[in-house]
Amino acid sequence: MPELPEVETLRRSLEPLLIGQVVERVEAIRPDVVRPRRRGAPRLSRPEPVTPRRLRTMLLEGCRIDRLDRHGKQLAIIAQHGSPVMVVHLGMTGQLLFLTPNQTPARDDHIHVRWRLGGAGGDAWLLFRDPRRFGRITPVQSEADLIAEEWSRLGPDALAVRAADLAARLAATSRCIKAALLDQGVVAGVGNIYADEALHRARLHPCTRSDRLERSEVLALAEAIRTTLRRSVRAGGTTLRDYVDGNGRGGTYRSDLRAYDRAGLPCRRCGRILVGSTVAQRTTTHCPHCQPTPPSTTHPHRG
DNA sequence: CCGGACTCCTGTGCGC
DNA sequence: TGCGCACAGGAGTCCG
Repeated sequence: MPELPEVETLRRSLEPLLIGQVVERVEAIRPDVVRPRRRGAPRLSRPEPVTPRRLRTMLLEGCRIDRLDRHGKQLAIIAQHGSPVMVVHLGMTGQLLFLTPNQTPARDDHIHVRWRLGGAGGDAWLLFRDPRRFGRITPVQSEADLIAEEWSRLGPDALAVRAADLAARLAATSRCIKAALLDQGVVAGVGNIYADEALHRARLHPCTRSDRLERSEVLALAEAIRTTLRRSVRAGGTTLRDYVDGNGRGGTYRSDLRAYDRAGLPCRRCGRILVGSTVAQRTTTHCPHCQPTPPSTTHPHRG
């Protein structure tokens, strides 16, 4: 759920609270949400066993937090030089929640990892909560590994994607444009909400073949992606049901949505009724007037 | 290699 | 009110 604007809002809300904090103790209540990436391992082999002590080290026990970085939907918690780096993927329902010493969480179910943070005035906590457990925490050895092994697999960050980069990547695939936008290797940070929003803003039908876009269309799309995401970040992201920032607060961009979740409602640009369908196995909404079907689409869409 | 389908989970909202 | 089903913001894996 959380897409780039929600993860960026989370990063901004947590960073001032976490910088300088020392992780005194880590409690991995459900260690299976921690998934080190295994390179070159046989696909069906079991994960390597990790001792509890080693696990806590990978989860920054004993480290002092330096800063929080983001690329696309991934959030990296970076401690002082020489420490491991923790990459958090929120999946559909993941949350990172910060609690001051006298705070209790709004809900205490589905909490999978707890970090006890040292500080004056008692202990603060950071919680990883995720009902559906599609979220993951991927520990990497260093900041260099974060860049080389995790973020190098991702496309450019969507908040600053350049038309030339987008054009090159879209030209390399015959998939429909919506499927391409959802592929984090093409551009990092766009999910189902902002794919529909950006395509509506750029007046592109979601089933347009990626490699058949005109130069001007890619230019409009890159612009639409940046503008949509920038505005959503300014609104603190989109809260549909679960998303909250590090302080438990939701975002307000939902009321600004033009396409997503508005099938059957009038287009805010032309007044025609928005059409719902399924594209790339995801619920999709577009305007039949502003986003007309192009001459060649990849596949007919259902709905 | 590529693209599409399936799968992993729990919670919610709807129709009957 | 209760039950069962469809569906949900993601993405890894498998198969044709």
